[in-house]
Amino acid sequence: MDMNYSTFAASEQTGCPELCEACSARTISICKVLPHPELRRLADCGSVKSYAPGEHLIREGDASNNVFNITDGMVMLFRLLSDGRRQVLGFLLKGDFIGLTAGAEYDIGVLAMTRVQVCRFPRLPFRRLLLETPLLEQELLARASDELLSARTHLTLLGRKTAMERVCSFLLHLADREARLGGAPDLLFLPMTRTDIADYLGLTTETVSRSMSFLKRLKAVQLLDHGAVRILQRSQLVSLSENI
Amino acid sequence: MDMNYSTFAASEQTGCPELCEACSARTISICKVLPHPELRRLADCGSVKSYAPGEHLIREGDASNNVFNITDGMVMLFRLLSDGRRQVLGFLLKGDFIGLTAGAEYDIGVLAMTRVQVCRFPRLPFRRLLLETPLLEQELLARASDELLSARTHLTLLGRKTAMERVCSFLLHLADREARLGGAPDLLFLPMTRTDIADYLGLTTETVSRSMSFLKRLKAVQLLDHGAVRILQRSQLVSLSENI
DNA sequence: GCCGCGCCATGATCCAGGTCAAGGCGCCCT
DNA sequence: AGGGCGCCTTGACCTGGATCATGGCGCGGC
Repeated sequence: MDMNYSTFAASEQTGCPELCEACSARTISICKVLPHPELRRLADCGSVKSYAPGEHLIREGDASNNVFNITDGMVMLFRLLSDGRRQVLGFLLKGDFIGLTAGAEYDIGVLAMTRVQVCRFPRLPFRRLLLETPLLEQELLARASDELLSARTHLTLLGRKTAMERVCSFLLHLADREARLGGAPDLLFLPMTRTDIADYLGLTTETVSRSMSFLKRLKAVQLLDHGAVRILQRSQLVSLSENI
Repeated sequence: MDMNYSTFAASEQTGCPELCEACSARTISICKVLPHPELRRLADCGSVKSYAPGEHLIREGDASNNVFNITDGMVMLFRLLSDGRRQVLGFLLKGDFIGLTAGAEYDIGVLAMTRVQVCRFPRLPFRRLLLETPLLEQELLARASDELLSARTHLTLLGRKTAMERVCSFLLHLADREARLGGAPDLLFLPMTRTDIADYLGLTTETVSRSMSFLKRLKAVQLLDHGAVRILQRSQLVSLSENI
């Protein structure tokens, strides 16, 4: 499907060959909405960069000089309160953008969970391209909408669900995303720690751990090595998640 | 400042005369970014509608046929879980858009808190105009970014703050918005009930009530008739809010 | 004017989930 | 191979906020 572009990408070392592939991994693909010349211009203004697990892509308060597109790995978005309490806002994967919606400074921190590769665009050329490419702008508006939708679902989880419901919703959310990306929807790799999950769900490590153990006792999930989880009975998770 | 447009508005009964005024109430104004011909086209495809307090503008699941711009009053956005638990997502005022980011169906409910007047745009012409007006699209992307930012702040509040911190953050948030809209920043009218506030803050009515009483005892606020609140010691609220 | 209803406040009690503490397991480093 | 460290799990106990119960106040209807 992306043959023309692949050819171009192969000959373009300073650009971002992974961009197109990464984007096509998403349901709404940039490749599908952008004609090749625009896509080429987009790739031309980007450069590849990679990060080790635990490395910060962005610290809250940094000048927002770049827009990132993840081409491989998983990152975590988070906010800190001044006393160190942390709220994890989400986990992003291949194809997702970071920093689209920032003002002059990034308002969140971004941390690599795995080895991460990104395509990095300087903000100014990116914005210029945006103004000249309504289709790209429309696509990014659609992605901002997706993010808003997911933030609202997350809000409902934090404001109104019990610990058990939160954990089940979390597992189902990961499974759904895995399925959308074309992976096995019942086998989840969790590169984040229990503490990261707790900070995402507004709970403590102990509560997350107890909830997982409970699901294990129910034989609804199986806990594998390296934090991986196999979902054995999706229906049971659904009924425990008060899904919306 | 908007004299030219006002003249036009007065002669245009089927359009949306309040649009420009409403938008200019926001920090980033549509009037400032849109040349008059585009603004006129926007107004031309809209129609005025008004709602009584307690009336639904949108029910979750409705076909998303319209985009709304609030020209007067306050609305509440919310989500319901299947057992009736409710999460209030926000309170919107004059100048705010509703339904920009919806898919085929609205994913949230919208309820009028006061008498509300809106300018309603059928989605299709609105989208068509959008594609032809990059400046408008850019403005809407900026607004989606604002919404995302505020959703993230709300997430942090729900996931990691105590009841007292939530209530203080809420009051300060309203005060800041009031100040930005040009009102008195220490006098808040709260058209929503304690239950609405509780559902916004992830608490119960009783806890909200107790927290307010505590602030009253501290002489940090004064509770007036009709749910109005006067902020007496902003600094005290700030120190109790663990503000981010 | 009085009644009823919705909203708010506040006291008494309860409990989900937080806190504190201890131990296990895997992995890296020397 | 052994020791230390980070992460996870589990148990015991505690507490912030939920739940339950009661009463007051304001307002609209008759």
